[in-house]
Amino acid sequence: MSLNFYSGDKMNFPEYNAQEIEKKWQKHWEKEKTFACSAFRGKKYYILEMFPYTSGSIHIGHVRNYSIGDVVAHYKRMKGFNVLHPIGFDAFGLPAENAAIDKGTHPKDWTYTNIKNLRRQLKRLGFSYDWDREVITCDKDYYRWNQWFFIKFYQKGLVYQKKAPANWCPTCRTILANEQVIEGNCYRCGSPVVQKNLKQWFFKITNYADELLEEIEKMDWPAAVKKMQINWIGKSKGMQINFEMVDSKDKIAVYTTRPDTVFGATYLVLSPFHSLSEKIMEDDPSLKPEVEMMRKEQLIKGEVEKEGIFTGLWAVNPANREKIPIWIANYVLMEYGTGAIMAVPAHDVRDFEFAVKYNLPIRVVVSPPEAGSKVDSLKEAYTGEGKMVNSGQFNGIPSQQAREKMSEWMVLEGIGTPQVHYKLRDWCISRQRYWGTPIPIIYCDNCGVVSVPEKDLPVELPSDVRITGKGGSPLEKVRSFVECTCPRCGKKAMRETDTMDTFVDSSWYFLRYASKGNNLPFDIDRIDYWMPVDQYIGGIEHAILHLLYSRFFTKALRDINLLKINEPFTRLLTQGMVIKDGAKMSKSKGNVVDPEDIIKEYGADTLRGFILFAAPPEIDLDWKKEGLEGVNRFLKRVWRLVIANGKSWKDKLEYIYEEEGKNEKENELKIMVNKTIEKVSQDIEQRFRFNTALASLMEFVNYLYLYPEKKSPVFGESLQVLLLLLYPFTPHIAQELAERIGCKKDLCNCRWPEYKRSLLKSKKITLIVQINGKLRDRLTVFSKIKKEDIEREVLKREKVKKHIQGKNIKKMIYVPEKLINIVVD
RNA sequence: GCCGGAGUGGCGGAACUGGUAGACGCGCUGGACUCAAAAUCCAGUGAGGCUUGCCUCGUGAGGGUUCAAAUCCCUCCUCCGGCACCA
Repeated sequence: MSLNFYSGDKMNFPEYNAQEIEKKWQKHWEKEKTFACSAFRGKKYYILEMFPYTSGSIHIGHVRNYSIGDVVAHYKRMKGFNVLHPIGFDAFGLPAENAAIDKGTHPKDWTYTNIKNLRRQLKRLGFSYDWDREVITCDKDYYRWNQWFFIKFYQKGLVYQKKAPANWCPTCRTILANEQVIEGNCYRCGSPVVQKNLKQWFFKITNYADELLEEIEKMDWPAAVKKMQINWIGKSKGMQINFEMVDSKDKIAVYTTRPDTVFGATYLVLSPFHSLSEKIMEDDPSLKPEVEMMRKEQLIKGEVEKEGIFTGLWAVNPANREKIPIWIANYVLMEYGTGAIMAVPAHDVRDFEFAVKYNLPIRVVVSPPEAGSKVDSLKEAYTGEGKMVNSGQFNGIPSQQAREKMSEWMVLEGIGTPQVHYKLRDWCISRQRYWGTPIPIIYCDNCGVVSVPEKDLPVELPSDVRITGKGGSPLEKVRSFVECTCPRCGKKAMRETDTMDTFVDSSWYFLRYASKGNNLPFDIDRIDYWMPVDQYIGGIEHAILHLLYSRFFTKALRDINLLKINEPFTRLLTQGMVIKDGAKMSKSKGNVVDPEDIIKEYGADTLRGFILFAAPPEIDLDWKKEGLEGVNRFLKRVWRLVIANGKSWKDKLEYIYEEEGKNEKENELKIMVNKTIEKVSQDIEQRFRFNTALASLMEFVNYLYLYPEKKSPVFGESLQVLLLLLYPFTPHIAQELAERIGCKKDLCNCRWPEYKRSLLKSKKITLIVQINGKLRDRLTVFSKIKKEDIEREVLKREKVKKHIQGKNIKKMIYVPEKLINIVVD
C-alpha cells in the first residue's frame, strides 16, 4: 500500500536526531541574535514571563512557564509584531546566604555560578529571548536604581520609618512583610512568625489602596487573582462610633460595619495593645499580668481561645444610654480599625462566643425573618438581615435600611462618623540580612536621618563580610561599611545596615528590560513605546506579593513622572503546577523530574511539546513519561512525513488557497489545511489553549499520512503550512525540516499563514437527524439546502419512518448546517 | 467559617455562543512488516444487550427549564486553592 511510504531503516532517510539539530539551531540563534529587537517602531508586543530566582537549576515549572511564553512570542513575531521577549535573573535573596553558611561560598560566587548554569539551561531549551536585555538584580548597576527609587519615594513622602510590631521569622532571622506571612508562618521556610518591635522602613502602598482596588476590578486577569487582591486590600465601609465613659471624660472610639446593631452592644472590648489598656494597667496594677499574657498570645499568629478581663470601668451605649462594661480581650486586634470594638454578641459570632464564656448579656436587635427570636432561643449569633427590634425608634425597619438610617442619625447626634477601612498595610521593606540592596540612609547625631545624595549612589554592598547565621545583620559588623560621614554636616555618622526586601527588585525589572537608561533607570521614550507588558505569565503563588507590589511601583513611578501608564501588566496568565504521582514536584517528596535528563533522552522540542500538550496552561499538569513518548512519536512522524515528501520551499503559498481543486480529495485537503490554520491561530491568540492547538496539528498530520496523492503541489504546500504552524511549539525540528526542503529564512521571519474563509467548509455536510432529541440518522446534504427540502427529504428516510410510525409530528426544528430535530408525540 | 475553582472512559484531557458526548494523546486489542523482537504502518477501543445492525444507559447525586443540557437554574455531596479573631 502506498501509505507505508517509510518503514524503519530500510529506506535511506536520515533519522530524527534531536540533540544534533537542536544544538545546531541554538548556535545559529545565538550567533545571529535572531530574537534581538533593537528597534522601537511599529506594532509592539511585550511578552514577559516571571524571571527565575537564581537557585541551582531550572525545574519543570520554569519550563512550563517559559514554553507557554515562547509560543506566544513566536506567534506574534510571525504575525508581524515587534516582539520584546526578555529574560533575566532574580538574584538577591536568602538562599544565597544560607548556601554561604552551609558551604562557605560567598553569596556572590554562589549566585553567579548558578546564573551561568541557568543561562546554559535556558539556551539549551531554545527559548527565543533577546539575551542582550538580560537583567541581574544583584548587579550594582541594577540595585543602585532601587536606592534611587527609595530616595525619590522618600522625598515624595512614600517612604517612612516607624517602630512597630513586625513579623519576625526566627529561622530566617529577619522581618517579613504581611504578604509574606502565610497562615502565621514564614512564606519561605514555614517557621511560625512572631511579632517583634523594631524600627522598620515602609513603602506607603496604602496611599494607593483605592486605586489598586478600583483598577483591579477592570483588568483582564484571572478571576482568582483579582479576587485575592481585592480581599487582600480588604476595603470595608462602616462607622466610627464614640462611646462616652462613666466617671471619665475620655471617649472610646470603635469601628463597626454594622451600625444597625448598636442597640445590641452590651459591652466594649479593648485590644491589650490599646493606649487605654496601657493606662488602665497603670491605674490598676492587678490587671497587669493578665493583659501582659494576652499581649504575648497575640504576638503569636493564629487563633487562640478567647480570653478577657473586666477592667472595672463602664461606658455608655450612645444609642440607648445604657451602662455597659469595658473589657480587655485577646481577640481584638490593635492593627485594625481603632483597636476597640463594640460587642454585639447576638449578631457577631466572636462576641457571642465571648459573651457565653463570661456570661455577658446578649440582646437581639435584628429579628430573623422566620423566627420571633428570644434571647434564650439563640444558640448562635445571627449575622443575617432581618427586622429591627429592641432598637427604639428604629424598630420594625429592615436591617439594611436601618444601617443607613441609623448612620444618618448618629452623624446628626454627633455620636459617629462614616469611615472606610482597609486590611492592606504599608509594605515593610527592611530586612536584617546581607544579600540585598543596602537602604541608602545615614544616621547622624547632628542631622538625624539623612538620605544618601544621588551622586553618591550606589551604596555598594561590601564583599568582605562574614556570614555566620548568628547575631544581628551581617552588615552591622562591617565597620568600613557602617562608618561614614554625614553628607550634610560632614561629621562622623553611621549607615543603615538593613537591606531591602527582594520584592523591591522584582517590582520594576520589566521596565529595565524595556530599556536600560544611563542617567536614569530607563529611557523614557522607549518605556512609553514598550509598556505596558501585553502579556505576563507566571505562577499563581505571586497573586498578591509580586503582582501587587509591581502595581504599586508602577503607580508610584507614574507619580514621580517616570511613567505614563497606570498598570504594568495588561493581561495575565497564571499557569498551573506540575504534578507527579499526585503531588507537587519537590525534593522532599523525591518526585522531581530534571528537565536536563528529559532533554538528553528526547530533546527540548519533545519536552516543550509535551508540557504544552498535556493540559491547558492554567490547569495543574500531570507528569507522565508515556505522554512524553507520545509527543516524541508525533515529532518523529512529522519528521518522516516531511523528509519523505517535502518539496521545494515556496515564499508564497498559492495552491491551497485556490477555490477549485483538481478533485474532491484535493478540495477536502484544502479545507483541512485552512481549518487547521484557523484552529491553531485561534487557540494561541484567543484562548491560550496550546493543548488543543497541538491536537489539531496531530489530526492534520494523521490526515496527511493517509492522503493518497503525496506528490501533488497542494500536498507540498500543506507540509509547509504544517512546519510554520508547528514552529512556535517545537521550533528546532520545524526550522530544521524547513531548511531541508529549501527554506533559507528563519521561520520567525516568515509570515504566519492566513486562512481563507470560503475554504473552511465543504459544500457537502453531514446533517444530524434527531427524533425527540435522540440521534437517529445522518444525512449528507449540500450546505446551502433549504429547510423545506430537508424536511421533505428526511421523512423519506427508512430509519426516520421506523421511528415516527404511527406518531404525530408536532414540529420540526432545523438548525442550519447542524441538525434537524423531529418532535413527535 | 468566608471567598474562589473544579468534578466527563482504564488515564491526561476535547466538546468555544445549549445542538453528533468522549477530539487528540496515553494505555489496551487485533492485523501488516520481520526468522523473531523492537521500531514503524493500518484498524478497533464509554458501559450493557441481542437478531452484528441496531436498541438501552451514560458527563459527582437529585430535581427543574427546553424540541434539545456536560453546558442554563435550584438543592446537595466530594476534591483543590486562597483568606481567616479584619469587628
